[in-house]
Amino acid sequence: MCYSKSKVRHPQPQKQQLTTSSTSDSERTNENEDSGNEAPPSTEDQNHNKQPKKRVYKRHTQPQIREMEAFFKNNPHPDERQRKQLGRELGLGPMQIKFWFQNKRTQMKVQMERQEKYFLKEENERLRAEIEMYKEAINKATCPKCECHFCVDGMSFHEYHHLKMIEYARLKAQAQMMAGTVPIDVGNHEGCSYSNIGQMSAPSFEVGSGSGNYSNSIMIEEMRVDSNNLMIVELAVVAMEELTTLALAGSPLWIPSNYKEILNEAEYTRFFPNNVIGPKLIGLKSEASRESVTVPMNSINLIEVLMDVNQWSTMFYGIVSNAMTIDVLSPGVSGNYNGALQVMSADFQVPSPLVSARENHFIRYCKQYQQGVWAVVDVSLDHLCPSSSSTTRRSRRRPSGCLIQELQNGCSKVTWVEHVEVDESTVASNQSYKSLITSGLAFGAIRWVASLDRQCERLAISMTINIPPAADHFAMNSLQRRKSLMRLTDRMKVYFSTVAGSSIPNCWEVLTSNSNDVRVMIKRSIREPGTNTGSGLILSAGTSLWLPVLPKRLFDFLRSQNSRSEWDIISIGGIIQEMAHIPNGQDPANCVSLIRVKSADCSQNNMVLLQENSTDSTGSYVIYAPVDYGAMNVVMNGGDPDCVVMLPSGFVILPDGVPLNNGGGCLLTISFQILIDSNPNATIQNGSVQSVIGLIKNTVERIKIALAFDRTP
Amino acid sequence: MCYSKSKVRHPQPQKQQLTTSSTSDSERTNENEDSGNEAPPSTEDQNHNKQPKKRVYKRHTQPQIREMEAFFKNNPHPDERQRKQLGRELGLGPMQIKFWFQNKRTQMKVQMERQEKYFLKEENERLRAEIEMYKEAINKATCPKCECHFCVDGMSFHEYHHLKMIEYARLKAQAQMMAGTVPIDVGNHEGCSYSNIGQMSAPSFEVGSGSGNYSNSIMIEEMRVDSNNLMIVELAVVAMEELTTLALAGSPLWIPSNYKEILNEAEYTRFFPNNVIGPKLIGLKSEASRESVTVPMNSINLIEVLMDVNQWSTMFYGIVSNAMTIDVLSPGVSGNYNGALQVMSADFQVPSPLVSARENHFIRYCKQYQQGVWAVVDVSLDHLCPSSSSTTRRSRRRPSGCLIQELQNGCSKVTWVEHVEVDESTVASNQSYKSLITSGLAFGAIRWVASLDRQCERLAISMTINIPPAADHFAMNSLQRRKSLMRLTDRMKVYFSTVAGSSIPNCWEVLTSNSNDVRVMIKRSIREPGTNTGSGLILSAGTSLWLPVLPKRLFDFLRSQNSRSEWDIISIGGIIQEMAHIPNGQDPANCVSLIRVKSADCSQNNMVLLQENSTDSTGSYVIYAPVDYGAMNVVMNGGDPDCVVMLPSGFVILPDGVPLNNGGGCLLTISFQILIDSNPNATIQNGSVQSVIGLIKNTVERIKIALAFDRTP
DNA sequence: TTTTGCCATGTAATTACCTAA
DNA sequence: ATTAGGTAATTACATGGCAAA
Repeated sequence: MCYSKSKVRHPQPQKQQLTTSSTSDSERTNENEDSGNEAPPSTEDQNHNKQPKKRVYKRHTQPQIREMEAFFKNNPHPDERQRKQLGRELGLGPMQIKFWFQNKRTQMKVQMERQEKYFLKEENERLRAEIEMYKEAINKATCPKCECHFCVDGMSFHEYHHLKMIEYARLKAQAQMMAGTVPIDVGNHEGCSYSNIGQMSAPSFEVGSGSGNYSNSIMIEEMRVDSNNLMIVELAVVAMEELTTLALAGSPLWIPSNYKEILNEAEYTRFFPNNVIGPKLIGLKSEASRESVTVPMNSINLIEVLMDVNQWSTMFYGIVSNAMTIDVLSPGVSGNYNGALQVMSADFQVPSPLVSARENHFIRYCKQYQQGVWAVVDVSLDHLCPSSSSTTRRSRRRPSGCLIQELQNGCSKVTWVEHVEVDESTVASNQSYKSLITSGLAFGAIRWVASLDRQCERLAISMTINIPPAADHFAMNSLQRRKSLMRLTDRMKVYFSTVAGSSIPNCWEVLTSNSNDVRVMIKRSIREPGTNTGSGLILSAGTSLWLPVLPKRLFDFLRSQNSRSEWDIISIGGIIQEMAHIPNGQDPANCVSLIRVKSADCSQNNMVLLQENSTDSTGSYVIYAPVDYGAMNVVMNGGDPDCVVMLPSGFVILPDGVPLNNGGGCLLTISFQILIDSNPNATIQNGSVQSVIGLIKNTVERIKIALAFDRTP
Repeated sequence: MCYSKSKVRHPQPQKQQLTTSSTSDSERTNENEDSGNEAPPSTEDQNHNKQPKKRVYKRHTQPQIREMEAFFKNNPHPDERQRKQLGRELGLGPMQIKFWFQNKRTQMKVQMERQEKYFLKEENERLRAEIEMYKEAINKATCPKCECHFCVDGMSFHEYHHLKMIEYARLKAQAQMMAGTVPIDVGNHEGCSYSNIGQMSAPSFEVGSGSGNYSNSIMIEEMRVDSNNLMIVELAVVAMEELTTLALAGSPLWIPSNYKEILNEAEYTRFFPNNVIGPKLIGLKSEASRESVTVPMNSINLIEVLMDVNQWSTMFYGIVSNAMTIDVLSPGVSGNYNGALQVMSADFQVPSPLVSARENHFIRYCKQYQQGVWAVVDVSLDHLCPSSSSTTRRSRRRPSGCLIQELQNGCSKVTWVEHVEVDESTVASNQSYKSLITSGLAFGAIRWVASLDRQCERLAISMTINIPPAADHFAMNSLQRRKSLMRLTDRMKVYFSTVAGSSIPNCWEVLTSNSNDVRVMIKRSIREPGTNTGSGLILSAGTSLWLPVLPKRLFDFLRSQNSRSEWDIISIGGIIQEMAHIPNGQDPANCVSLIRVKSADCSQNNMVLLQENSTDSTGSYVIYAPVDYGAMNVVMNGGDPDCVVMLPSGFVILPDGVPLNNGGGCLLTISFQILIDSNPNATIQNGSVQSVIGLIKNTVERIKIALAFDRTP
């Protein structure tokens, strides 16, 4: 009677259950009416919480199921009485009947859904065929007398078609809004419920002195006053239509050229007659480019990266800075980002103080078209904010963004479209960068795509590869450690890039703007929760210059430990030792390192350098920061990476963009950050500024010498 | 530790489980790491098999789920090692981990399906909008110079469209066939695997002497020899297209007229240029009609009725006889009848010996278009069987059938299309019936629809209504009893109708065809399993005549017990007592009765009459059969209804179809069946025949007298 | 070829949450 | 508030197919 119940003693009792089931098998055949052989083991001890065992459940017999099925056909919702009746007839408990009917109902529902899906698929196919037929008919259609092509409402059919499709998209979006699918946060001006997302969304270490988000509030205010959300939704929808059209369209819109495609402006104007943000403004120049790439990341993650400012800023640290989400008009439906609509602002830049960044105030709209097919579009909101007049109107973002199509293997094909209007004068601002910008390598789709590809590769590889532990290295084989380190370097890169670019980040003050081509800024940083530059008076100096060497050569020179002492004053005479090395790309140059520099100056001995080298086809970065050795150890053992104090410095190497530069040449940006005084309110000594400028110039000289020397043979 | 575990003692322990849950609730919050308080009840006694005890369902904690979810994102299929690892980390058994992942996968799948469905829906809508746009464009399209409408490939756009759509349907069906979705039973001529469905599908009591299905074999043989199944499939598909078009089309095809719609033959020919079964044959007249009705039956059941010959014959007992399924070319996909394709034959008739039945050999094809939307089409196969020449070619069934759309409330809207070609001579065969036939009330869609409506009503009501038991009646409040009785009367009606019609059923021999307008047939019936006319020499006599009374008056006269003795010779002088009365329609005239006739002739005293009266707008039936009282009791108590021996007789009353018949008139058919000799091989006495003819004539006279008397005032 | 483990699918039972009388 | 009943989501099996060993 009390057969083996002591089975679940071990953690892996897989097989014994079969024994149980076969025992119960014999029971199933006979009357299952109160067969009293269920006496459970009184030998119960404390079985581990796993496998609670008890009461092998029997499946209902075929006749029982038949009867219930028959009943179900007439009435899927039997009441108490009917259930009891059925239970008596079938020898089942009323609860069991209830369960059965409940489960049956859900099962039916799933089946119905499956069926419905099947029919929708069939119908879809039929509709597509019908559309094909219509298209063919329209192509074949001729007037019986003359051979002229017909027209609709005075337009060519092409135009008519496009017009109608956009109209449909508009209506659809509005209908969805009315139906509440897109829960727009309708701005009432009582001022009681401003969403304060901007506070938390900007890179947290930028907040600084605490008054930094003043301008945001103003923008929010303006937004709510002079624009109504319905218009914004419509703008988003139409922009989305334009984006997808641009992303998928072929020869009439895009003209294939050498190495790249060129947008046919005439066709564009014809295609989008009632232009979403109005015609091109005077004095602005249009830049449009398109590029595709396949990256090792699934669409869900990609979308999350694009829609979450922090992730977005991190992923595109070389292009984006000071990004923030100002308002979320719609968080999207059913938990994902489909239908999400947010107001954002960001500076788009080349990491150099010499090239003006492009400030944009735009909406970002995300739409899922199918399983694994998404699109994210940005479009400027400037024309709706006339108050932020001339200063911010130096550039406008026409519908830009990307179309994402997930592939079978979890990778995604991303088609990127960049379409912006910029002030001609800013383009020509600096002679050295002119060809880079006109080549599209600075702001074009290709740079976005290259960055995306690089960052995805980095994520994929660092999450996957197992690094064998080496004796002289930190043990980096733990995924957890690598994650912490990645988070640290991510922060470092974003921070570096923001400081190295031309847009002045919050709470920085420019000291020497262009004297001797070196820009110097200061920041009086107070240690606060969420701040991680430590507290003190920080000085940042940076410059850009053209060098007559191939970018790769310069990159290799700057990144490698062996040549470090040729430019790093601190390293001179010291011993450079790599303590950890985490490759994160196909190209072995891409890696994160922890470097110990044992210099004569023993004050640096408890510091290590955290460095990341990264290169893609549109630019290379060598970014490093001295970090406290102890803090580093804490992070490595699971501590919060955000607590580490970092002052990153480094180099950005960009191609010069000159098509036929036979000697090869590149653009180098240097940016150093130095803690001048641990008292944030200390007076700035002119000497410190001069010495920092000197440091920069010195470093440049050393690089020039090293490379010139190198090139002599 | 061992808190109340004696809960599940009673058969209905619903509430106690809540107690359990709240208890375990406290556990859930704390460490679920081997918390050993699970001691299961040792007090188990013989609890009834219900409530198989508790299975200690602990829900996993939020952190556990989070962790697993994170793992799942990277790898939905953890291997043994990974599961154990996870289990250790989360404090779960390896099995639990395994289950969780398993369940998660299926959950993901259904979510994906749901999503996909959503997208398909969206896209569908978009595609429809696009099609609308195209349609509008085509309507608006004009030549810029002349105003003429354009044409495509020399056709009007309408024609082009229809042509292409049929082409698509064809291709689609063929593709499906190639893909094996429609598993065509490809006929190889080795003769080893003929499907013998015909054997079992015809009304079983018609099989009789055993040689009845000879002709079927011939037909099958022919089918297989000179037609290939691919052609049949194509035929079915094109017929389906035609049916749905005819069912849904509006004014150009169907011309509204008084009381009915008329098919525009010219438009029809234009619409279906490459006609499925060729142009109209010489000497044949085309009849086309369309009618809609909403019936209280869901689409699944309706389809089953239409696709199962037995149910079909039963439902349309007044119209269909000798129906059989000859071959099933495709049983349909995924368990339902979607895509089912079968070869059938049937006689379509008016229940009168004076109107020739229309024999047809056709295919029936069933297609589901959507959830709850089905279509069933018949189309003649005669043109593919030239050998069954003149005799069977007196009528052809052009694409006919019905479109079914289920409504919210479980009812279905049925649109019926009847489109047949018949020999002109047969139409004009009998003067009395001419107007009935030309009116469409005999073979038109309206009769099908009326029959369908009536039968559905009958099924719905008899399954629903609770009849209060009465003292002088059989207790008919048991659903089971009513079901048995229904089955019995169904058989009775089918049998009656077959004998009363003009087509000679199997193993009947016609004795006097037209002498004195009374047709007499005999059958030598041998008692066999599956036979239920008993064994003996059976004589059937019937006639039809016009009477100058309203159909309703005649029907009321014939059906009611009070006037029975005015025409039923056996009842004269007897006491008529209704023992059971089951109404089965809104009209109280529709009912099944059990009647006891206590006549002077005591030999009948152990017999009761089973009678069903039924009326709809196209005809009324009074059908009855004497049945053995004992056998009836057996049936009532759950015995097999098919064992009851029955020889049904009765009346059919049809409107005369004369539009302006101010006096009113109707067509009466009488058919009696009488057991002449219990020896099947007895010699037929001329006297018996004469006396049966006399009985008929006598009955007619009595009816005439009664009604004439009735009408005198 | 048999065994074995995994997996997709189907089922039984349970918990959480919601709604209306 | 209670309470019964329903849906949705979950947990824990059971079963049968498939494929590697």
